[in-house]
Amino acid sequence: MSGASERPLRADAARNRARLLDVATEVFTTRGVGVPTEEIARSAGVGVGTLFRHFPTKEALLEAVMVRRLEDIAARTERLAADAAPGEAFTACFRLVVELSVGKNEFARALAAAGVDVHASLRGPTEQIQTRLAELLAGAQRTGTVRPDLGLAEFIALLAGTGRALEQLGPEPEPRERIFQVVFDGLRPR
Amino acid sequence: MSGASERPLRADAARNRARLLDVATEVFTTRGVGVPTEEIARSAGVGVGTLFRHFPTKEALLEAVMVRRLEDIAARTERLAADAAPGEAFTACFRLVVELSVGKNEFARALAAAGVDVHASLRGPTEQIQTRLAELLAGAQRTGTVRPDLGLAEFIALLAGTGRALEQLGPEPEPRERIFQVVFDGLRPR
Amino acid sequence: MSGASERPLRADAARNRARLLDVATEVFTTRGVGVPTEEIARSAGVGVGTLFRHFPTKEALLEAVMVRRLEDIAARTERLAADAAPGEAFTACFRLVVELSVGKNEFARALAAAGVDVHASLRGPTEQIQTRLAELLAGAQRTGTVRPDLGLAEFIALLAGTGRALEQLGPEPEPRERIFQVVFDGLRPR
Amino acid sequence: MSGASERPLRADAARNRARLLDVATEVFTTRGVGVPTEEIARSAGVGVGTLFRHFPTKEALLEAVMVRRLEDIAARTERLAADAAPGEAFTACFRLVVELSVGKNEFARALAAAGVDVHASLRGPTEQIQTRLAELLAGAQRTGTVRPDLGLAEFIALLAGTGRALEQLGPEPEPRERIFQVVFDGLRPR
DNA sequence: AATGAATGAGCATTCATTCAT
DNA sequence: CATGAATGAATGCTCATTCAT
Repeated sequence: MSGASERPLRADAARNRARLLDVATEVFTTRGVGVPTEEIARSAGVGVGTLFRHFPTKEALLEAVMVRRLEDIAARTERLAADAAPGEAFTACFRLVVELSVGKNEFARALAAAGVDVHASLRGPTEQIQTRLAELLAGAQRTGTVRPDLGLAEFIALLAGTGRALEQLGPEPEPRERIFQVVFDGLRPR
Repeated sequence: MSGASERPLRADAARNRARLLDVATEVFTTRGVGVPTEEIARSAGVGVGTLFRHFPTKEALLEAVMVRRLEDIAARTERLAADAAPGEAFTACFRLVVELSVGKNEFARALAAAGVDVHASLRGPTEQIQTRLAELLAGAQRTGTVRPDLGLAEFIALLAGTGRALEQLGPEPEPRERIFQVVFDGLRPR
Repeated sequence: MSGASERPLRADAARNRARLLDVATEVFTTRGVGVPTEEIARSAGVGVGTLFRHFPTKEALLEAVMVRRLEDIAARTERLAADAAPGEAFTACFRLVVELSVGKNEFARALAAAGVDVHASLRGPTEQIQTRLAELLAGAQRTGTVRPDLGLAEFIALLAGTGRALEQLGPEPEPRERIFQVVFDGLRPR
Repeated sequence: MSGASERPLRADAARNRARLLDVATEVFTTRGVGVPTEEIARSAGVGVGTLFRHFPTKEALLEAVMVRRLEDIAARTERLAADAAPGEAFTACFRLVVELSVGKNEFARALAAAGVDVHASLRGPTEQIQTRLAELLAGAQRTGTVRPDLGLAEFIALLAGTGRALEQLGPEPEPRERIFQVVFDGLRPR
């Protein structure tokens, strides 16, 4: 499920790694990827050396943050899809993915800028999510909840776009809800 | 209605300034704001000194790029709104603003990170656009083209979100068009 | 009486810091404050990064150099004043301060140009020295070694001036000594 | 429109040159030699190009400022020496040279840092002044106003030092006068 | 001749990464 | 293993000087 078989990792090392990931997630999301590694290390209560022992590169840290996020999304999506009727599942997952994606774009781009096969470790969770989303979409289209002409790519684009729209809004729930209403209405078969 | 009385600016200086803006727009949009000033200058065929003569700060360059974009959007929106019936005008402007906004977010954020009254020069065009959008929205709601419960803030958020969705997609027109269809359908009164 | 509780500072870090201060003192004194930081770092056998780790700003380095000088002067003055009779003490301290002040003006000015509360860290040692000098002056005036109409400000101005006179001269001792004779003679009560 | 002569142009150029020298003197004295050439030009009401037409180098401008100062000192010294009795002349010239030297050190050093035979154009006026000072010193020593063991070099060093002492002081006349008293008393034979 | 735009070497400073402690 | 000092390439910006207008 999660990782495969790395060294058992001593208890404190594991704790450090987790703390670093937490802090990095928070910091990258709220202040962007430009924050110095040293500051991330300090916020996590460790030295830079420790950070670089766990993540050989800043980019690797970025990647690890994304992987964890994607895995989280994948797991939750899975669970949700298992627990709900197809129509319900679609909107529930849509909301879930959107909410969890907010702030992701910022460093998805940073990762992409690094070039080649960075995606290596992202590919797994990404495909997992996409597969799940494809199933959801197909189910929703079969049951007539979603217009049949919508492809997977557009579905995903809409997820990203909806997330972006929410970022633009403040924290009050009504406007956010209205965005969802517009999108869900628009998704219904004519 | 744009600017009033800047320096006359020698012919070659004006050309350099324009080239710098063009190059910066292109480069910031495609590769992000991290691109070195020196490279922008070189791409524009001038020395760094020239860049800094025209824009005293990298941030000032960023700002100038945004201002030009916003002014362009404002002008085009104005023209479009004048030439079309309210219903038509709404969708036409929506499409226009979305297409012209693609890639803008990236450095809007960079600018925002700079702090205080950066917005000074952006405020004018921004308010102009918002006013126009507010009128468009009101008109479309009056003629029954758009659901009446949608506020200006949500409208703008949807513009941003739709732009983001398009960024996610490739250049083929059909998927892009489908995004617009979903949003426009969703915007219609129940 | 010097510092109280700075970080323990690792052995090599302390050595680097000291070397940087030594080199900077030498270089600022002989070649002025315009010398590039990079060169100072290289002369001290460290990278620029190390220099900036110890002194976050070139100006901070300047300040640290001055502080060390002033503290040195303060300490030596103190010792001298404790070990000598009032009359002796005055001339001895005068000579001492003058000799140690040579070359100081150059970057005192550079520091002053930086603005507001630069003096923060200089104020302590400066006031210490001034207090000591005030006592010396008072003592010498009480014992009739120095004309009673001389204020502290003029005393200090004379110290600076005598230092400047010595700078003008070569290293041969006789002319330098004659400068002292003129000043000391001039300082005696009519 | 010209026709007859190049005189008007020369007058113009001469005025520019004079203005530049005035502004440069003021600016170098009060704010140091680090002030950008462009600012000097602007303050003088001309473009940078004009500045560099008159003075091919910033250093050349510095030199010209110094030359003018030295020539002024030389001329005034000459006049003073001719108009006064030897004893009077000495102190009068001493005061004069000191007052006119204030602020000179700052860029004398900058010039010296440039290296080679920069002094070329300074040598003339410098020697002129030194000759005059030598005569003054000799006269004062002959008439018993000044201790006979003082050499020319020490005399000059004292001039520089006294200037430095005055720089340290504020503008109130009494403390400044006291400095002169100390020096003059010190200069008297035993 | 005057102007000021253009140039680019030079400088202070930052930050990802390495390595001695 | 953790630490944080050291490193140095890279970046934004300045300013003396040149050159087209």
